[in-house]
Amino acid sequence: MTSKKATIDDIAKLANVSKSTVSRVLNDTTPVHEEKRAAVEAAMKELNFKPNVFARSLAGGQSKTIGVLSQHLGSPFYDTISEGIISHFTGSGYWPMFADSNDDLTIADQAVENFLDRKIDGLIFIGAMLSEEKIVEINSRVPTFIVGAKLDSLAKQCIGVDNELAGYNATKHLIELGHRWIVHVKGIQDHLDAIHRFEGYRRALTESGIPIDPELVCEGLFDGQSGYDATMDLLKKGKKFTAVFAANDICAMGVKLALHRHALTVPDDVSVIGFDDQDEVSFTVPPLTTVRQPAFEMGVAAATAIIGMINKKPYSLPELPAEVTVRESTAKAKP
Amino acid sequence: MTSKKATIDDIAKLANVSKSTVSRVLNDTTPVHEEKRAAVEAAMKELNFKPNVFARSLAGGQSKTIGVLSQHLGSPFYDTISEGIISHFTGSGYWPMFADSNDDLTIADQAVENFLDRKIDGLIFIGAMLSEEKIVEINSRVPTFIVGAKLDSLAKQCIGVDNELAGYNATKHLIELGHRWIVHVKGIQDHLDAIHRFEGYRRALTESGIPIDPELVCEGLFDGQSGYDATMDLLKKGKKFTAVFAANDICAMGVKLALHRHALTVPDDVSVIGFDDQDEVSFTVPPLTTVRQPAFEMGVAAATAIIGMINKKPYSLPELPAEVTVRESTAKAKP
DNA sequence: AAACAAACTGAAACCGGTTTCACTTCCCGG
DNA sequence: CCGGGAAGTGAAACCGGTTTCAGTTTGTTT
Repeated sequence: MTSKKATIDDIAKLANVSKSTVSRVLNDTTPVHEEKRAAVEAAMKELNFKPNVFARSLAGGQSKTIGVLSQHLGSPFYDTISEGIISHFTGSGYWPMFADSNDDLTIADQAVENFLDRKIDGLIFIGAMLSEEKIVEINSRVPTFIVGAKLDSLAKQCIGVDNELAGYNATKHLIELGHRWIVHVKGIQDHLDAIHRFEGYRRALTESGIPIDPELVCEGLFDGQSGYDATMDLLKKGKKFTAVFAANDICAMGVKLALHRHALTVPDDVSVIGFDDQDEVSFTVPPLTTVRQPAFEMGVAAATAIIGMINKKPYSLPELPAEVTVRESTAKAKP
Repeated sequence: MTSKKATIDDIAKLANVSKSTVSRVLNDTTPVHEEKRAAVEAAMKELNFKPNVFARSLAGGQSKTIGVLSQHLGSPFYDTISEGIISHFTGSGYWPMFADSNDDLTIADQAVENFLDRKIDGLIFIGAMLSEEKIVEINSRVPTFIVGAKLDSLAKQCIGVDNELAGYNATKHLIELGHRWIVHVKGIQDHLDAIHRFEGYRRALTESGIPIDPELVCEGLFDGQSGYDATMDLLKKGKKFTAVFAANDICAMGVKLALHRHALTVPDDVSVIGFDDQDEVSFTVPPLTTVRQPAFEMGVAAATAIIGMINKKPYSLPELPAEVTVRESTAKAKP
């Protein structure tokens, strides 16, 4: 039975102070006498007062809105990050506003401008699609946080796994099982994560004294089809390999299907490891060994951090390691 | 080099009219002399004027914001709908604001209140988690559209596939292949989609004169684990069946894994059909036969419709059939 | 005890639009 | 040629907050 929305004037009248004072207790900008503060707070409670976001923002205050620019909604990994972000904002007073750049630079630029027009209090990038300088510049205009990527110049405002190390561990897992002919199906060419995972692959092989065979390194696009095509190609050429490290899970599924087409069994004939640990892969046949990224937790951490930045409170970033989750798609290499 | 944001006063000055007139051409509320209208439009172009959303909304105009309440972000089906929505709003002047009820009624209620506080111009539900009366009531306060569900009382404001028919077709597909012992793993108990798919299953069997065996109807939760558990149960009991209709794709994957555990082959021993056609399933081993829902298109249609509703312009809803996509997880029943 | 900084406070201007109101023109039928 | 409704317009009030400005109290310093 909320007759009408209470305004700051209603509160002022009820608490017997001026609206200026109400505004002060609302924003904690200037000391207010304890007695009046209490009266105001009581009045706010009684009338169930919620300040009008628009009036507030118009007058120069916070908009309580956070822009979230996802590199590509529809990717399960990024989506899970979004879920983490949303879950943390729920009930925090802040609201996320999403945009999807769909891997397109122009759209990303435009989305940022739109966000700025809407006076967002903070901006979260899911994946860093813009150049580092550009992001630094944006950060000078509005508090910015990046999740799912690491920028050197904004190290305290990023959270993401160490993809090089994760790629290294994934490859190492295969090497320890005795594999020497290990394929890597890469992710999208210029994608930083893809590059780092590949570097990890190279380091693991090199450290173990296994030469890198360029023919075993395939181009890919982080999707099922490219994993499928790359594997089919290799198989048709009769190229020898006993294990595959795919740049992400869906790509690994493509790899597995291609192997199946050639009557090869996973993991008896060929071991396959993916990356991300999206929900579905624990139910593939056989369940996929993969590198788990704590996506949800990353989202929560990002949301926590941006609120900290906005209010100039200290915040801490958790350590979020990417761990190899061993299931049934990898096994000892046959002697 | 946009020195500062242009305001309506700047436009008024430049066009040599009052700000009232500028507002009029902006909103097309009152006739304005052609000459002045042109002058105003020229001035707006010259100064690259974009009205301040907050001032506008505060003064009672549109907020150009659409609330989108998803029943469960993180579900690939709903996510694809979101993508469709976002893609259509991009560049339309409207902006979507997302919330995730996470299948929780209280959160959903709260999210709606928050949306209303933020003066959204329209509201889109992805999946109908609230009761029909509740949604009708909300619709009386703000234009509302539902995607992924059908409400009788708001038929022109819903888009979604006919789940009963889709469930019927899925089951029919199995029957036509000669199957008579067909399992159905249901979705979440009170979920309308789940109920309708089950009804379709029943109708198909009944029409074909196949009695419904309650033991072949399993409870499920739209997830992989419940598909897995249900199948394991059946197998342990030694219950005879040659085909499974799972309420969605991930559930079907759980079913397949359980069959694999018992050394049963899909589709030679058991046929499996899923629902949704999420991206991954065309790369499972073997690729999954499923019912395709045109999720992206549904999102686009919803976004189009809500803008039409807000501006009281007529809009039309496309016909979006759910089609059985036959791949390799279903085959003729052995005689 | 005088002097001055810090704590508190309310009135009023301001943010950038929309809308009401009052008023002037213009056009048309009778 | 007159009356009346429609077209067209600007001034000013209003939306609900924040912030500046100008004081008034109070508490410390010398």
